[in-house]
Amino acid sequence: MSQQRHGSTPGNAPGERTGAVTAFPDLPEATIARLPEYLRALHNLGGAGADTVSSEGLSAAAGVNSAKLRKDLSHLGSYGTRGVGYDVTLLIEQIEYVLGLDQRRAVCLVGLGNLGHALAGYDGFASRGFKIVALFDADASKVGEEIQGLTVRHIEELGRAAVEENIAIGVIATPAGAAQAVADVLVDAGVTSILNFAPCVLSVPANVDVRKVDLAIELQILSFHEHRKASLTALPGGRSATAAGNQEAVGS
Amino acid sequence: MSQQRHGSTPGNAPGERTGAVTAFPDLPEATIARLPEYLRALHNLGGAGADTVSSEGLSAAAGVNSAKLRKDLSHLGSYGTRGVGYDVTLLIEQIEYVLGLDQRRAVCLVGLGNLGHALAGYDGFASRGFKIVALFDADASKVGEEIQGLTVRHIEELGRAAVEENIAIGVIATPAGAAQAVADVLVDAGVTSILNFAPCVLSVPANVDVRKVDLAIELQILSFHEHRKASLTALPGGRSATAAGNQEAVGS
DNA sequence: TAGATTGTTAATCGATTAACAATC
DNA sequence: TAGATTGTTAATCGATTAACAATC
Repeated sequence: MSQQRHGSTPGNAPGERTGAVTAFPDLPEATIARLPEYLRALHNLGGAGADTVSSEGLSAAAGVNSAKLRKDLSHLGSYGTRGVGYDVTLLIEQIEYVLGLDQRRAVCLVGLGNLGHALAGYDGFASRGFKIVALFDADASKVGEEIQGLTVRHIEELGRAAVEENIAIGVIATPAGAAQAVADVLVDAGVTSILNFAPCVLSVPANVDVRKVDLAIELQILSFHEHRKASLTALPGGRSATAAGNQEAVGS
Repeated sequence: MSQQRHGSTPGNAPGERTGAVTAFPDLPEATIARLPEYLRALHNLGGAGADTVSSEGLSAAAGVNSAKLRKDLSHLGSYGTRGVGYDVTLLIEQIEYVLGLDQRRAVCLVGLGNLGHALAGYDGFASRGFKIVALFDADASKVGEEIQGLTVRHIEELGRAAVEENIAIGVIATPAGAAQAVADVLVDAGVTSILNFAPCVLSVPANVDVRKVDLAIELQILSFHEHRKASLTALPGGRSATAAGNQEAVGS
């Protein structure tokens, strides 16, 4: 994995969040990371006309085992019906509520190189309810460029704009050398969630959540497995193939 | 997280790999995912002139705690010197060996939409030793286009080309609807590692490793944390900030 | 020798999983 | 009632962490 931690890491004592009990469910990190996958599967099932789905059916669609799915959903409360399954619409609503997807969160993108350009136009964000509302770059030659209906602004405007436009999530797609400075500006502007595509560790206050996506690291992990498999097939007991899917997802 | 599993998942009995003991280290999945991060930190340190680094120093640069780093490195064998630290060059070599980065692995990219375009030109691949050697798309209007010195070929050529050019890793950046068919072709062509950017679960044989990167899922996970934090600050005991970094990385 | 730092141990924690009682 | 399927339990597994003995 290549995710940076939140909450339970040093600097965040257990139970520090609040003395009072809150209605907000305290979900295991692993569960949180799977909820979006369940949501996607549910949207597919709903679109295909299903009213109800069993843990077996939904878990297959999401690529996990059914016990894990039921355990995950049990953390949200009890929304299934024994002997029947889960109501698709109800479960979608519940997961969207927990993930906070019923609220619009303004996203800004910093760094409009190759990758930033693609992210600015990435359908998958819009189709799943996220809208990038502001673009920034340090390169004067990029400032003023129109991308997806937005004008690229100079990074010096980032701080003020992030406050004024109430940016909740900042996406960093700059080179590694610039990322920490951008993160600092975002944090100062009150942004508390950062998605970092730059290949570097960011240092942020404990209340700020950072997720990191490092595309090269993904390839390196696959390279390890290629190496491992090659070392096995080179041996007498080496195998070529067996059966069903074995996949790992980024995040954690 | 949103990684698909490998190895230890159903269909892969423990110890099935081989009856014989192999020299290849059997690393915990969590360790494997961190090795690339250590490697990046080591390259930075080496570039800055360091010959030697302590577990404290390296772990800080990689954003993990030092006990975890030492534990991870101990799986590779003993390459540190008590009282001194780790030899930077030696450790780089060792990690690169384990990750199989001393061998060139041909990578192909399928799907040249917005994201695929960016991936084709992504500096981070080349700078860390991966070279995309072939591009494919189903859209006739894209076929023939030159990107980064490569000509986009029609997806019907994928199978034959993947065999002939000995492709080891396939990157899927198609829409979700096309991804499984592409994966099937890759698998038939003998590709055993897939990096999937399409928002869907792929079904592949047990010997094929799939890692999934879902950019929207990352935002949804951040959205959860935004929602959680908002529900806390709305309470009497709500806090605004505390201290040092809390980050999570995509991947296992 | 004294100081520093690794490699390992053992305790703890969180996540996974199979099994099944509860219940529709 | 009989069949189906959830929600929960408890066992297991893997990962994290602090502490420290080994050793440079």
